[in-house]
Amino acid sequence: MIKNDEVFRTAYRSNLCGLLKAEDADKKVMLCGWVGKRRDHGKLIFVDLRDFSGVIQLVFDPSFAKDAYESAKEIRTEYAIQIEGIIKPRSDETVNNDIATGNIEISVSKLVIFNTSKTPPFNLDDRESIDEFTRLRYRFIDLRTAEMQDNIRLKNKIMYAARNFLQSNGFIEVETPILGKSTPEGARDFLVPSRLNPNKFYALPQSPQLFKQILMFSGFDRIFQLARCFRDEDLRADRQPEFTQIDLEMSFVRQEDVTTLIEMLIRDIMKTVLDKETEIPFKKLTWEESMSQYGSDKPDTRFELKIKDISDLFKNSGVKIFKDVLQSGGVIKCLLLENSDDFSRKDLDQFVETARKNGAGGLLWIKIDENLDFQSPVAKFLSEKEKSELVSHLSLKPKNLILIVSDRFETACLVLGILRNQIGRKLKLVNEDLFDFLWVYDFPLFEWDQKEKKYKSMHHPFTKPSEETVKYIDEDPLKVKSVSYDIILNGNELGGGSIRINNIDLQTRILKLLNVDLEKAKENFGFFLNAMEYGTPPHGGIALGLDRFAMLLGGLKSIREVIAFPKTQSAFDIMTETPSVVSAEQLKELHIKAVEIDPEQ
RNA sequence: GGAGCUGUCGUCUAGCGGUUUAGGACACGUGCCUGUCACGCACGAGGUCGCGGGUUCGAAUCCCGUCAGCUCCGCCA
Repeated sequence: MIKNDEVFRTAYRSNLCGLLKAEDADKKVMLCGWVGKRRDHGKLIFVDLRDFSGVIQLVFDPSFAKDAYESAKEIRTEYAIQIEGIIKPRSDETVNNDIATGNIEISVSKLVIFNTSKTPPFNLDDRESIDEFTRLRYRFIDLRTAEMQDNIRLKNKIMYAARNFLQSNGFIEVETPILGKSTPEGARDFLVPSRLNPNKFYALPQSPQLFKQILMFSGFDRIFQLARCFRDEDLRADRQPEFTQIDLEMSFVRQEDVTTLIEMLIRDIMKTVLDKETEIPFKKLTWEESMSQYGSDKPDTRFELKIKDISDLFKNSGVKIFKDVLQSGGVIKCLLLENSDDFSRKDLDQFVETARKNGAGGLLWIKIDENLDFQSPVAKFLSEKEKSELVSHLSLKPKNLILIVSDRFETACLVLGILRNQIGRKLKLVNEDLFDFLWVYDFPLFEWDQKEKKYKSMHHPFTKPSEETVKYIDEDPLKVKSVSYDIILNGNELGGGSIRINNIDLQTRILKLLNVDLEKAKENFGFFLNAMEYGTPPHGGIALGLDRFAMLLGGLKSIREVIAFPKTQSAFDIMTETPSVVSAEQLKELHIKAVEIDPEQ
């Protein structure tokens, strides 16, 4: 991290605590920081002084400086202090190899207490064991811990590397409105009432999407933002209502131009932040490959264990469920596991349960014994031919275990994908030290929304259909593929982007298909459709989730660990107690009337 | 909207129907201590057992509700 403390020299201090070296012995220094532990030996007091750079041991000795020693009796944990003193090498038997500055200490000649501190609500050295609620309530203390300092600084390094890389690749940073217009489709908006425009509302941006595109229309060629985005949806460990994207847009580009640039950006970030080499180009999977082989559109490819299709082996099967599924256009898919001893009967029951919970009718398992005989609830229904074909097709060996799901393509893949991840974790197939980047591309342009009975954009409504499949747009929209791409890191969706539509006719057709009322569309984002009629270049872009990226690079479990002031699962900030009620005057000025909450609701 | 887990001094926790006046450790306070670095020693203070209701002779403990935190499903173009 910080190698040179020169820039940190101020009227109050000459050096940083963590950077002091034995070579500087006998030098006089002024240091500032917080009191860690104080160890009072009666006639000798040791104090750990901490700033963001590290810790140094202070020694207060009455025979060296009486006044400083007397005041040192007063100081307590987390007092903010300043000291003057001499750097001393420690004698061999008192060296502490556990800290970076353990071979030296400061003989203190003068102590100034900037500010006392209440007893801190928890021990800063023991952050891991403290309840997150307490840490969030006292976030200002939590942020003092080495862990949070590291996390926030790690994220800063990514931001710095990204800005640096993008600037030197011709991108400029352009701000776009935070007070924007409610967007078509997508997540719920956070609304902001307008005092000057009664009964009208701004929306906080879910992303700067339309502005990014318009800046392309306007000829800026390449722009980026570290964009704050706001979505009023339920939270998860990797989802906050406000988050940051490394968001960029480029003109006159095709898919490969964007993905290649992102590969270089990521390689650069990995090198700057973690000093790790990253091989490019990244692996690529089409959406269909990803779904059928890994049962997910964000597969964890750190371990193999692919899903296999065995539909063909059961074309003429006497097993009723297989026959029925195949007849109705479904598939039979399986996971082949090396050693059935890894799984108890209870595990198998659990697998069946998981399959049912996720929409499959069930799950069949087959254990292969020493003689390549089948042990399974379905064994007696399988013909000898089917058994031998299974053995040869899957190259079955004794002790193998097969988990079979026969269902609709999506359901079978989804269920086996979930099991694949569970089993990967259980058998520790995942190499946790790996950073495994992967592109998933060739997504369907639309998906069918079962609840609302209409087509929905899989990415967003401005995504360009692929040239090869755009012809299906009227006869079979679900066959249309989009020019879009997701970047996956260790089974997490790190980001996604697309080449955008730059033709008003096509854009209008897509909106029609999405059942967007054209009048309403014009009301909502007519400015955008209008702009599209004035010479729009081919363009595209991508957004990477900065918080997620930082979380993954830091090996952390939640993005709250890389956000200085995050919100809880109910979108509440415990420290500031936000959101909160506002005064009647404020509401009146905004022409808003609060409605009593019905306790029955 | 739904499912699961959790809630006991400041913090981490023990206790899970009656030896409880709720125990311990750390932190905190007072005193002692010249080489500690998880300093040590002695003494001390500190608890609406998340909240409300119920069962019971008796509830931190069992039941119901509720609130909060976390994880997940739905949701997140």
